[in-house]
Amino acid sequence: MSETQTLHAAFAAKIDAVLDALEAEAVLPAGVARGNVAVEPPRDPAHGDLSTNAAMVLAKQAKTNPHALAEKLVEKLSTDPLIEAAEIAGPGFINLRLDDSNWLREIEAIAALQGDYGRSTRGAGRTVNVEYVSANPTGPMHMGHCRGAVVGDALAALLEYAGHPVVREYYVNDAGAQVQTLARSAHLRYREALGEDIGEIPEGFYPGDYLKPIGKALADEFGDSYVGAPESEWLTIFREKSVAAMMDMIRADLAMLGIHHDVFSSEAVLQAAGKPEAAEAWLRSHDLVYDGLLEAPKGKVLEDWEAVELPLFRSTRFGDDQDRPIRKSDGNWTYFGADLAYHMQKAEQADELIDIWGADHAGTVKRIKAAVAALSEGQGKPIPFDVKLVQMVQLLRNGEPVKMSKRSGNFITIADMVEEVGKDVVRFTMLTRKPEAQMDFDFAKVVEASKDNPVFYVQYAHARISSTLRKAAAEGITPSGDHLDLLGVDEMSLVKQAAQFPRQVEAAAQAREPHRIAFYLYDLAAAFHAYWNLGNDDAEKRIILTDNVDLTASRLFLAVQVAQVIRNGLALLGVEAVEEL
RNA sequence: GCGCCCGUAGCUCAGCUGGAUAGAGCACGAGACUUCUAAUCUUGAGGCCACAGGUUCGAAUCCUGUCGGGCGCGCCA
Repeated sequence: MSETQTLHAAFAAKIDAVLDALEAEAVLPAGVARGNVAVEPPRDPAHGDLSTNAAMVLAKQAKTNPHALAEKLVEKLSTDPLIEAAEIAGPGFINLRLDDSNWLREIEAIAALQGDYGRSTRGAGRTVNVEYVSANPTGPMHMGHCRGAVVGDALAALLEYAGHPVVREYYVNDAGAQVQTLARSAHLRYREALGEDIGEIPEGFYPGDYLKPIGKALADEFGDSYVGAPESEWLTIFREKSVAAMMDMIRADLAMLGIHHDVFSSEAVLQAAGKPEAAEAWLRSHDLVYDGLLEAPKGKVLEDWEAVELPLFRSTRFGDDQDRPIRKSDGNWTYFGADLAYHMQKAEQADELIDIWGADHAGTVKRIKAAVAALSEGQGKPIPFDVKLVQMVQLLRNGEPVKMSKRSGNFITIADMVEEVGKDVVRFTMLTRKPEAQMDFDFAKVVEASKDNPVFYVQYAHARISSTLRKAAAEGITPSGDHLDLLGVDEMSLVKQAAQFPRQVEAAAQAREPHRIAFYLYDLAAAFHAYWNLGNDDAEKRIILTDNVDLTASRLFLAVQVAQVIRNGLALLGVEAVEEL
């Protein structure tokens, strides 16, 4: 067994073994379906450390009632020396209270594994490709990209920690009309850099000042040779140069958030390699692409609608409202046509795919899922594919919406945000809400130093531990695990909270919900703050007792492990733990 | 009109894929600093889990419908 088997998993295995035994005794039918058997900590700690619904779920199959079956289970579980008590409760729950030795060993496990405590092999080496951000390379990263970027990055880290090789990927849309507009806008700035008065930036061009340095660089490189030249001579080169510059800028913005991708896939390269043609050919050979008339969009009245014959993908076969064109009437690929080929390419290199999209792209989920489902059939293996939609963030300042106008490029960039409130605040705040719910981000509130602000609350717990260790060191006491048996019931409840971490990681990874880690850390911090304050009422419960070195060393040892778990959790969120506030 | 997401305490939100008496924070009431950081803790009050049906031992959670809010809906990206 791997060294990271969790306490929780170990007891789940014990219960499984008992069910095996009951099968052997024909109390349960052979091969009984156990899919719904759950082993988890009860909500109410008074009910014990672990609880299972096995008797309730299996009673019908065993042709008996839950209580009778529970008695058989309890009988066997009670003989385990690591189980202090097994009791039947409520409609047939079995509550287990674990022997304290389990928890003491868990403290030692944290100490031994350190940064790897909570890491698991559950992912079984299955490679997951996580595509996130993928903002168009036409300007700096702004707020609209931020949440998806943070959620995608935390999810990638979480999956990695749970045993998946992870590819962090960014799809660069460098082949469409928008990057042509970028090139033309850069050409304006190029002429400006050469001294021409270009006046107001016309409609249909990107107005932002961020293109000025690009214009300057182009002027430095090419002189005035493209000033009066026809577009055909400079469009491609200007496009490539400005996209490259935009991507440098985007990478720098992402780096401010601590985000780094492994792979940047270019749409232009994908097309040059003929990937969309290959996808089309395969789909046509399976009757999944046909030439047909594109229907007018439903529910909208369009006077100028003209049905045109186009190559259409049969996404209706997979639940979409209508079949979707993969090429435009000028023969070029639609965004969808190229994206389809792109997903095919990703699927060749990974076992599972996850896309993180903004909620404004929700309308295209069905067609891309349809496409991957179709490709799945072609590959002869299912390609698990998940699109996570990240809802909008509303920016506020003291409760007032922050105004943004796209015109004149006056929007809040990620760089602005990070400079104002800091990377850790941005990341943690974005992860304290489930991604599919809308959220407000109030610049004033997120920097508040109070328990209303989870970032500080968790950081404060870590800082308090650091400060305690400094104080103890000054008293000449260092943490030691030699006398952990001196620890009492208050310490046990803190350990129990810390020991939930591996299970939380697994559950969060399985559900693809990194925000669960943030909420868990808040709870762990609360448990520590509560433990700390016991010393306010009872001086004997203070961590540092200069007249009891062994107990103090043991409490410090525990505190060190709690800090370790906080660090491990924060690391998954990409937030740094601090030594002091 | 259609699709997707959301609706839980006065406010902001959790709720571990169907479990036991639905939980936190803010705000409100009452308490705890000669201290290892009171940036914290303890405690009280506060609920038709939007509404109506259904599924089953059991529903905030799953299904159907209604209402309310958000996002989206051309060969754009």
